[in-house]
Amino acid sequence: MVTIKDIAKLANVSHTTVSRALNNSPYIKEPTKRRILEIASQLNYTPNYNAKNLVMQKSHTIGLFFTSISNGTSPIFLADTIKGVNSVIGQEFNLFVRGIDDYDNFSSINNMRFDGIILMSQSEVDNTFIYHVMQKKIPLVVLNREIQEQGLINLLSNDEVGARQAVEHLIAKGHKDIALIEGKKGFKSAQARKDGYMAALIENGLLIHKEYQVEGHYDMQSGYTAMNQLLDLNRPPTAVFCSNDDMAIGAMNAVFARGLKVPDDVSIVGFDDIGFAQYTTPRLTTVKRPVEKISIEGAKRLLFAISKAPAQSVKLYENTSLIIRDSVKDLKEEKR
Amino acid sequence: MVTIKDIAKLANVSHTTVSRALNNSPYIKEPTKRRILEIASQLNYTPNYNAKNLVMQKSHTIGLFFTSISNGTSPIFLADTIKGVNSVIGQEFNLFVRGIDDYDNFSSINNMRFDGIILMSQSEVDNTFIYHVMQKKIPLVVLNREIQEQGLINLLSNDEVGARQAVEHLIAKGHKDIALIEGKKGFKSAQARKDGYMAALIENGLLIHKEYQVEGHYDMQSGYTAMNQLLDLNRPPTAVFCSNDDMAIGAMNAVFARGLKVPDDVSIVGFDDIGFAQYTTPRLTTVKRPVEKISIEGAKRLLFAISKAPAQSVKLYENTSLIIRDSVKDLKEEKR
DNA sequence: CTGTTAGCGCATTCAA
DNA sequence: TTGAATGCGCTAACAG
Repeated sequence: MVTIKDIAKLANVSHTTVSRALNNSPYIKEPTKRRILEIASQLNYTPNYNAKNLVMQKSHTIGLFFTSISNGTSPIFLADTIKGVNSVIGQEFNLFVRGIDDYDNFSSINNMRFDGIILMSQSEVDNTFIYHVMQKKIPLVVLNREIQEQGLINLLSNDEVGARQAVEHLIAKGHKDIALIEGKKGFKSAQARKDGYMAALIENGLLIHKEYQVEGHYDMQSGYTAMNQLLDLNRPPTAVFCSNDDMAIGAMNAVFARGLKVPDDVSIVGFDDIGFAQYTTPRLTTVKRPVEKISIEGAKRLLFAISKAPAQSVKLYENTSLIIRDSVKDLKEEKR
Repeated sequence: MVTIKDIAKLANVSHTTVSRALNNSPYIKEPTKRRILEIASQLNYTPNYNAKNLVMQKSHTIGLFFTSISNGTSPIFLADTIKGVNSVIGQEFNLFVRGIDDYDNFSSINNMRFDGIILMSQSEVDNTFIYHVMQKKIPLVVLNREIQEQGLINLLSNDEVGARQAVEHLIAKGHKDIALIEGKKGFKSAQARKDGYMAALIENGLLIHKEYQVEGHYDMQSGYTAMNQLLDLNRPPTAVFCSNDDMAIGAMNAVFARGLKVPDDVSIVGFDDIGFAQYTTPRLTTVKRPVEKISIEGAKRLLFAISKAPAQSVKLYENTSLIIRDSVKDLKEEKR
């Protein structure tokens, strides 16, 4: 490994001067600087970040954390987030990706190791992690889940509104018996989407049936099971709002398995707009969530907080958008 | 930040002794060690890894690289790989994730920063990266693409055999006019699957039609386009082998869009066995690739290479498996 | 503008 | 078994 001392020797200067040249300090003459830089590049010098970080009390790394990498996080969600963050941070930063549940204690999460942390939060169990990070004074961006705490940047997708719009869309199409397949218990997103569903029903004066709200776990299998449960009812719903697309697809297949049709017999709406939603048969009407957008925005703000401003409280909602495709039937049209 | 010196003061010993206690050296009396450890935990001490790494010439980070994070890598592929690696490496390691195309030069990729590197390689353009890493003597595991070089660990999925089996399955069902929708140009996997397709045709004495081999890019849209191209032929194929599931699903929809049916009018086989393959209508027959398995095995071997043995040459193939579902028609059955 | 000196937090000689 | 001294590679304060 070539160090600044090696360069210093060849350039006949002190290693301090080399350091200055490398960090383009103003206190150096242009010619000497050029000479040093030339030697450095010829020697193929790369700084030792461990040494640099040690003295500068920095780490040059951004930590991207999920509630869990392997549990309940859909591949698309994971990928979109990483893509978003990755596209923003430059070469000079390390990007570390891990699940909170990979740690049994957070002692290794400190400001020596992380210049900043982005948390894609999916559950309240993340709170102890959040407190830990804040207490360590590490700049923090929390994505996807609302945090009341001050002193952090909080970027959210407006799931409740999105869910409400989806259900209102069903109502507008003449549906009255609208069921809900819920998301994974304990996930804030599950609650938000349920809230939106309820709000739409209530505001439109529709009855709320307990048996129309069935449990799900955000995976296809649970959507399949839940839909079967709904179809077994004496009075099955005419439309089902699924808390994510994976479950919507599972639900669709449960319908097909009984020889029924979507949307003729049951209308279905999903949530997320995963890539496949437009390739199901029929194409799935769903709510698009701005995951990548949020990740990008979050990364940008974190970088800014690290380099320029001290941590400030920010809360920002990015809107979802209803993507209307073919999985919802217009009951009004039928009556004509 | 509390350092070993702080502990030393409180324990009335030298910082050297503290260091020994923390790293359970044999040269320390059990009682003193216990006392020091007690104080350390009360002070909530965590080692400064920058300092530790600096003196030990280590980094405690594993680099997981993709050819590209944002380009041509499917979400499931990305997620499965990360999940696999993540599940193996312990808390004491950082998991660094980036795309090779995020770098315009590799000067920052050195053994100070990475204890070891796992590359999920998807294209020959990765070769310069591989050479760089090997030249820097960083323990390296290359996944997914065959590398001739000595001195690295190379874990592969046997795509060619998998593709051959898939096509042989079609042939066994009586198909003779079998088309291929190819993968992204330049990706080794695309070539391997094509080779398997060709091998199956040749070994079974079937004719090879140039117009039965159409280009694709591993995404659904290109599968859709390619299938349309095939259906426009004077003599359309009775079966199509798609180089991945995304394209297979796109292809299916192209068939549907013409009012035709799968598998009645066209049989389709995919590759990858992504989660949705079992929820398409009809359920997709496909080849399951051991992505997560390879990632897990790769991570284990890398960890071993880092801690125990010096880098040795290993090449290992994990088998794919044909998952038979409902998207292939048995032409022989029809004849009866 | 440049060099000398010191020190970041830690592991590792060498003596005791 | 313990401690004093040294250095990993780098930046920063200070003096010139």
